[in-house]
Amino acid sequence: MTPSGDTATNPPGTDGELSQRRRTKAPETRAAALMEAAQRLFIDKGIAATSIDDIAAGAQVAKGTFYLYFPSKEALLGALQQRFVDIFCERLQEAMDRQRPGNYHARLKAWVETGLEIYLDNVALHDVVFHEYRPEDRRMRNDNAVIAQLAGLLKQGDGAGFWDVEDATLTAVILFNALHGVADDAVATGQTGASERKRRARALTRFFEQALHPAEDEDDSAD
Amino acid sequence: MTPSGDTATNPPGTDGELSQRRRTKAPETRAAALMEAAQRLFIDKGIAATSIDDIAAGAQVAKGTFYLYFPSKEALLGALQQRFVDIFCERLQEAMDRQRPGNYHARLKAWVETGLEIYLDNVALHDVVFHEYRPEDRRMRNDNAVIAQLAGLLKQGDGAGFWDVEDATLTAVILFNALHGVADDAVATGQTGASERKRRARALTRFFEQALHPAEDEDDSAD
Amino acid sequence: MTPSGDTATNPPGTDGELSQRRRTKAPETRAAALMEAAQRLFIDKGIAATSIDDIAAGAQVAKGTFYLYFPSKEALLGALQQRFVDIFCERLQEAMDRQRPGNYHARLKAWVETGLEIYLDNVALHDVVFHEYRPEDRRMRNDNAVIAQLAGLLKQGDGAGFWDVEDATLTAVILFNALHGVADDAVATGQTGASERKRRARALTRFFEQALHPAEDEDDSAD
Amino acid sequence: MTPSGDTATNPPGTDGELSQRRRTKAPETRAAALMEAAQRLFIDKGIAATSIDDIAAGAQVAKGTFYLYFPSKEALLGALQQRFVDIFCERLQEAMDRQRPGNYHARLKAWVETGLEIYLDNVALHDVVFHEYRPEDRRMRNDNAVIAQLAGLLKQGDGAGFWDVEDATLTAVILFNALHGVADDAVATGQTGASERKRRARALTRFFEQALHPAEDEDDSAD
DNA sequence: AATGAATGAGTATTCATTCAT
DNA sequence: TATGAATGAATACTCATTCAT
Repeated sequence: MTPSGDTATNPPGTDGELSQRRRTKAPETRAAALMEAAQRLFIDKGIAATSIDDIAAGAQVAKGTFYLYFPSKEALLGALQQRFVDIFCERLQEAMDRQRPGNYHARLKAWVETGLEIYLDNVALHDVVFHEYRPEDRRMRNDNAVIAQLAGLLKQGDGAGFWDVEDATLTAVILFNALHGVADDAVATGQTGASERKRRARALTRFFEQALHPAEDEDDSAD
Repeated sequence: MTPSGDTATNPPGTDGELSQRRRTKAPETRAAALMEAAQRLFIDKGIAATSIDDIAAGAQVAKGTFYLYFPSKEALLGALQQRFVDIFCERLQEAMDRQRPGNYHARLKAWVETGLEIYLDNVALHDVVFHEYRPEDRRMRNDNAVIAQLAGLLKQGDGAGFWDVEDATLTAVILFNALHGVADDAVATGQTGASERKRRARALTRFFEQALHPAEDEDDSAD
Repeated sequence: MTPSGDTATNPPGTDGELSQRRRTKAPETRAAALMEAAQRLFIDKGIAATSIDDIAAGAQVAKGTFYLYFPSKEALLGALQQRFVDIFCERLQEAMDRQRPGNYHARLKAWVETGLEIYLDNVALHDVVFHEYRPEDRRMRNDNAVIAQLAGLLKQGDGAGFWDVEDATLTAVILFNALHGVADDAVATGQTGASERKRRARALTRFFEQALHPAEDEDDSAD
Repeated sequence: MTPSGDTATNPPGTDGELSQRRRTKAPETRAAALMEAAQRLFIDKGIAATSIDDIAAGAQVAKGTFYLYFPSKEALLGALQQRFVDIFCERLQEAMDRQRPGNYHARLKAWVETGLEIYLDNVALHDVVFHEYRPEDRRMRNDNAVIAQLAGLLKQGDGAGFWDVEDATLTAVILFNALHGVADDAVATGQTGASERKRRARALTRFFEQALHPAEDEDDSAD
């Protein structure tokens, strides 16, 4: 998650020793270090309680340097959001692609399981990045990529006659929020163990499948 | 959504004349006035931008008086949340009770339609009260009443053999979040008109019904 | 210069001992204490180098209290300016009034001498209050009272046929600025001793008198 | 007021082609470019609001380059001041030299008229360069040249028996400040039109002349 | 019960200046 | 000479909360 590689900028070997104090580094390195430090601190202490000072110190740069890479605390939070969503999408896509293209059942199951997994593995990060501080963005603006991705799957399944989906986007919204809510509930009730995750994933998948192809028989054997 | 009945608190005739100028009032009156003022200001200017001074001024009391009724700004927000949920539940219940007890289809439909309706009619209030400022509470702690209410309906329908519901609470969580998400999406995309609401309510109801009793035929005629 | 007298607010005798910590004081007392502290610090360290913290500490109040009495640092500076001008005018008036009403020569001489005196006795304060920080006000806006006062004298002398003054205000502007410049020059060259002041006062008076009634003989003997 | 002659600094042909793209330039060229940029920005945005970055960008050099030519922002301001005074003196001298050497009346009149003219034509620049930011310099340190120049004229007139001037420098101080004040007042009251300038110049000249040779008749006909 | 003067903790941001390259 | 990434000091202002009256 952390890009490194200021190797191109400085002669190899030099950096490790000399760059400690006042040395130009590759912009990506700095920005990434700042983001890492911020993310860690945000999770640990909360956004409001984390000062720019803290972040700069965490990334071992001067305070002013922060503003060389991010115009504001809010902007950095935005970058963190973007990164979260990107990774979320990526991993969902990978999980789905591990299944046969035509196997919509398996793909949806993979989506549910992986989504739940990632979410529960990163609740702290997710909460920090999405629910604190910027209520306006809450309306899924940044989750659109995930919605769009899921809508794509639903459309394909509908086109293939596997599901009966009238409004793919609206259905994706429903599925996404259901998943989100079930995960939240797991966290709220403390039921985040492996077996509980499985139970919730199964319940979601079953619920979705039934809603999506009422005419067909559904079976959930052979996990 | 607006608390009524301040007058009922005090003996008639007393309040109108004497309380005008610096006089002890019934606690409920003061508390309600403060809540009203706060709610209005929170919606108008946002929570963070609303000071205790503003609230006190809005309720026409001195700043110190605020702390006689609420231990903190946060506590007042909590009271506002509670009130929101209570009213939400109440209205959902009324809507469901307007249908025949055994008519689970109609009751669920009423739940969906009314829920969507209330939510969309009160987004500003909802957002202020739930999504700003206190992310920790987000995990539905205050929505439990709504979830429980819906779970009750689902259990009844399941008991009556009308639906097939394995885990009523989890299912309620799914439904509630789906509704929430669809409403949010409506706001986000600006599709909050009457026909749009209907379309979304129908989609939700259909989706839910199918998921709940896959074996049965479902029909959605006669809206 | 410092109004005291919170006696009306608190029972006499009580204040001296108890009011040390957290006690409501008469607003004038607080404001005056703040102004005194600020004036002293401004002169000592300069305006920019004086923080609100410093001022509050100097007046032995909390930082927030400062803002109870002045909306900003700049506003306090304005109050200081006003006070300076008021006192300046007052003392000039007193000095002039010490001479016979009809004795215009003596009155102008008194104006020059006193003006030079006050100015040189308060250069530090004058500089702080007028020349640092707020260039916009430089254009004499606040000195208008002094100008007006002098113009009054000139008009009277003109009316009495003692002087020949075409444009009293413009002439007052000339006289005021000449005085100002001569005082500045005294400071700049370090010639601020009593005899030097006298010499400069005499030069100014002579210059002014000659310019004001060219036809008359002038004599400046017997100071 | 605008420095000319950048081209004269470098051998012809060299500059035009090579200096376009990152090339060492004659120091005067760079310094002048920086001063020009600074002056423009100072007038437009104010000194405090103008950063070294802005100045460097305005002169199309890197930030660090600024410090190759000026040790600090303040030093550059000093250079600007010096230039202002130099030009001021130059133009006053030219104006006086346009009159016959022995015509002291005309020479003083020229000094007043031109001084008022230049001042009013460059208030913005004058204000920026003299009244903002560096109160210490206010005491005429930089105006000494103007004072000295005027004192020279006064001495000559006195020597020629045309005027009666006791202390030429002090008198020059008086005249200079009177002029300054009248100009400021013109700006403050918005009376900067041509006819107003004339009126003020006339009032000043008359006032001065009378003060300088009380015995003589003065006439101000034929402007 | 009601008041409101007093408190004081808490921080994002700018920008002149440096210096390794 | 020229660059521009890095530095870090420095500070006004808000507002939730208290408590003497």
